[in-house]
Amino acid sequence: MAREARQSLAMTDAPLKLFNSLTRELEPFQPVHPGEARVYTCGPTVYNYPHIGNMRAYVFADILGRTLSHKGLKLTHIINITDVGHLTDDADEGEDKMEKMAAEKAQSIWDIAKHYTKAYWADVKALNIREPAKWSVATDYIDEMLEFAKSIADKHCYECATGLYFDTMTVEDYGRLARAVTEEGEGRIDSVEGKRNAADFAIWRKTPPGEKRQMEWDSPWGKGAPGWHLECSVMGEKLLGFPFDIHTGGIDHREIHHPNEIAQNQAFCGCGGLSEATNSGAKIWMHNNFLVERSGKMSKSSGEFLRLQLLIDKGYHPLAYRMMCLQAHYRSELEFSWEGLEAALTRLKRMLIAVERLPDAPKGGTIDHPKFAPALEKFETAISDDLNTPISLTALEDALAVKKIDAGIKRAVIEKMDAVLGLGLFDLSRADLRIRPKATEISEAEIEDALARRKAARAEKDFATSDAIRDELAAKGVEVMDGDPLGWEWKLS
RNA sequence: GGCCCGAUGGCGGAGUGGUUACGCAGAGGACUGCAAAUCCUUGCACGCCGGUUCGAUUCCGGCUCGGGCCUCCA
Repeated sequence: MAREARQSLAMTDAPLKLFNSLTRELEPFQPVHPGEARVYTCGPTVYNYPHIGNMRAYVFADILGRTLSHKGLKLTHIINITDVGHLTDDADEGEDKMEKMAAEKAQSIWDIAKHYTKAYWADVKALNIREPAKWSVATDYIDEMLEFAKSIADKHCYECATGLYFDTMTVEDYGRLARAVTEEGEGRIDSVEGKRNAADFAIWRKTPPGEKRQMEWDSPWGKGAPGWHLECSVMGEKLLGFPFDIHTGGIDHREIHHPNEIAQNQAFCGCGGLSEATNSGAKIWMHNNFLVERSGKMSKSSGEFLRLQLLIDKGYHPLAYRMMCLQAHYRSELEFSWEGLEAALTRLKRMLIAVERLPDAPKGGTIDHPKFAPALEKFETAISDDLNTPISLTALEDALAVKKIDAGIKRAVIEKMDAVLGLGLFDLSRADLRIRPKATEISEAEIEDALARRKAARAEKDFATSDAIRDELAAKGVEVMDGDPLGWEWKLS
């Protein structure tokens, strides 16, 4: 008992502090429901493949979720899938992204959604991102969206030719999350005809007369589709209840999507008598910064963009990208480069080697050993300090470097840390990292054959021949490694 | 034009009012027939100008440069 108490104390005594975009301050995490954490993450609009920058948001949300679990909280995590309503233009003009892509590909919008949702899930899995409690799909919540809209329509909305609009002047302190929404600031957005304020946004978009959309529903305001911001308010409220603990998303959402969501939530809470009108739905709003790429914007409109599959095709294990993300703080911009990815891959490989060197040890051992106390404390302090993964990684490496220690204890410590970082150090072997680049010409059999011939030559001390074979292999991108401690004889470079 | 953010060694990236993480690359060593891989050790930095301070990379102001958003993005 005493020992258990001490151990659990050691792992949980650092109070979790998180940066709240709403206050722009670090705040201690205090669950709305004791012992629980309810988190909503803005998920993808499934009109195209996710690029690796998109995926940084989910790696971040995953680290947050894992940390909350690590702190002993019962986590309910929701990630939505947007399959309707997201326009190509946040100023309420332009087309629905889904409709547009469906038209371009000459496919049904539902097929488009299905295809890109699956692609997204594949990336999620490849990056060791834990499944949320639920993937909530926007079109499954149309009825609820209509109910929500009806409840706030009288007091906060007005109808014009193109749809039902939310009047941002009807809620207190609109745009406080963005801290930048002013009338002047909106000056370059061409106002939709009939909008009262530039910042007003669509709750319901009417299908233009004489047109038929692939996705449209009846509503008190005519046939049409919900506005993009509505879905997150509705699914957050339905699945987690207002207020829930944390709402996450990319930093771009801090400017428009989330302020609008907050405005809707305020209206809903005010109209429903749930709470004061300033209720923003979630207590803490968290935003991850962008992955940036030197040669251009990480932009989908630029045509070519970096997908996880491209990294894999080039021979990089997807978890190298996760490592790359973890090496930077989620609130910092992160610079992408192939060199950087290579560095992350090497780091991951060396960690795996250290783990593979651990003799088989039973799971579930104690972590209570003075040799690991500094690393554990460093880890706990770092991850509790607004999810400082760069330092947490060094704590993990500190633990891996502890010498002359029982393997079971070490294993338990590493498992504890990896449960948060999610690198899958015990599920992954170094051989898994050896991914064949798509462009590789040489076959496995050819490599094995060359290696066998070289081995024979070396046995006869015919080094001229063995070196020649090595050079041949090197010319084909195969690097030979003789004394590799774990018996890895070659790698593709 | 409006709003916001950043500037740390070759690259990436933490952090701090006084001894400046870490990873990758580099260097040296061990190992190796030689390399590679692995392991050990290790050199290298806080944009510029002022101010506050005993002391600033860290706080404040200005400047320069870079970036983001206001147009699709996580």
